[in-house]
Amino acid sequence: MSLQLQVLQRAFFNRDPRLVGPDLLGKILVRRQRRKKLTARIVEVEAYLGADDPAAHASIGKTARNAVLFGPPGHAYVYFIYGNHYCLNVSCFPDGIPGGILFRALEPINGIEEMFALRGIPAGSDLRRLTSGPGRLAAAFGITRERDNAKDLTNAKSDLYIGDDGSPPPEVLITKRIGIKKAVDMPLRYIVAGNMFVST
DNA sequence: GTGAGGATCGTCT
DNA sequence: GACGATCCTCACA
Repeated sequence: MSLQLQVLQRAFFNRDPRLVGPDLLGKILVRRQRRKKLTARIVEVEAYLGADDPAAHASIGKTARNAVLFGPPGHAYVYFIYGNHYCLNVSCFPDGIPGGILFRALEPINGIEEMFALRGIPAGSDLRRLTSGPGRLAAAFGITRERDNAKDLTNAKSDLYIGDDGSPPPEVLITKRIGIKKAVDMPLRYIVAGNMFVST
């Protein structure tokens, strides 16, 4: 059994996102949703930097929207996009230096029925579409800006945090990022090799 | 299976 | 007033 989760500490995120990204693969995202516990393994992420990364929200400087990216590491940056979807990031780098990791895909472990309900799709639908994609996984975990933005993800007492179940580090592939118009060639996407829940 | 187009709104110019 | 770190549906092949 792999139930003993070690919560990732702030030092884990107090680094360059290009180092945090690959290390996050295989870790577990945990959500306490009422009495249920939703868990899923992280299988795809992207790194976003600061002024030298035109695709990053932080590249335009600090605003009310992206302030979390400039704050201390290990906090949730949740933004609303295309009038429809929330996306979850975790801040990296020391306080004052902008950067973060976008969660792009998860492999569901526990609370799958609850995730289908939160997505508003019938239980038993294609599992691969439950949490593969930043908007999808945010919906499956009930993540909103109002509820979760700026939340500390290194606190095990929180209703949203990231843990390590001690499983061996997966084989990591690095590719270009997806769905962006600027800096499209920067190799900052990290995926678990061969995992079927990685987004396309 | 692949590609085009619409939904929808907070954020910044 | 334009656009976006997306997703879904519907043609068409």
